[in-house]
Amino acid sequence: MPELPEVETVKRGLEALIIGKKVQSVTHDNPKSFPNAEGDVQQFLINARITAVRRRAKVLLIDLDNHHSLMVHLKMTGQLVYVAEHARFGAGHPNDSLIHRLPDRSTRVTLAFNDRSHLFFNDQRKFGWVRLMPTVEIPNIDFMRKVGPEPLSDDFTAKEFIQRVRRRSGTNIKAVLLDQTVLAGIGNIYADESLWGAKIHPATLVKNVSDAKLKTLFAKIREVLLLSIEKGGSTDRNYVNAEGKKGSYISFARVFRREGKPCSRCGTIIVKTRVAGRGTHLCPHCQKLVG
DNA sequence: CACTTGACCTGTCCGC
DNA sequence: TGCGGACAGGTCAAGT
Repeated sequence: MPELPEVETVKRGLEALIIGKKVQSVTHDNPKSFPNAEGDVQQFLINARITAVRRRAKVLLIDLDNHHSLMVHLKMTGQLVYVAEHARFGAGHPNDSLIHRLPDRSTRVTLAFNDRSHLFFNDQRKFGWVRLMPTVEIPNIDFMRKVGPEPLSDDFTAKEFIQRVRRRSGTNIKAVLLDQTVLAGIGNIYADESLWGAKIHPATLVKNVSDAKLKTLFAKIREVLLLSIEKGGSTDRNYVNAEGKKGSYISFARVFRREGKPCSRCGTIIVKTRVAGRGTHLCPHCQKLVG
């Protein structure tokens, strides 16, 4: 569920919360959640200071002042939640708030900072991970070399989007949107939402989608992502931002998790089906399958 | 090579 | 109430 807007929201939150802080200790409960932790942590994480927080695709990058960085992928159920010492016991948070319960059994990695605040990496399903590596090596890892352009980047044009999508002419358009090597950051929610916006059936093969439709799709992708960032992302189940708070995009969604409800454009009942191996939501009237 | 499916995990929900 | 099975969906490996 964390897709581009959710990861961007976490990134902005962390930027305001952890830059300048010094790491005092690190614990982790699951080797897969932090694969290379053993030797490197002592050498490159303890006593390092955080200098920047970045995002590329759905990956968060936390830069340290020693030429190393933490990479974090939240996958489906990952959370990065910052808890200040005073927030835990002070006023301003309901007692059942997430931050009062951390760490909990989903906590995989805990960073303690020198001011007694903490950053918790929680991940119920253990698909996500944290890695530590030299900052200059990040662009060389497989994922970074293969990942496509950022949809919201100014120099990524509709023309380039269409060119990249067209290389996959025999595939359904939803699978192509989900392919991180075509463009970065789209997942199941925003694939469904932007295809509804462009009135394209998710199962339509790329070769049966016109250039005009693809151009509209590109615009809708940007529109949907920007709206979601503005709303703090989508909380379907697990997702929370760096302060442990939920996003509200879901209440603005037009098709995602709206099966059985009327389409806001034409009133036809939204259906849920399966495309590209994923639960897929669409309006059968607005999004006709062609070809 | 192009494309699709299954595995990785755990918690929740649904039907019997 | 208990229990098996489907489902959730990001990414990569394995399969067609």
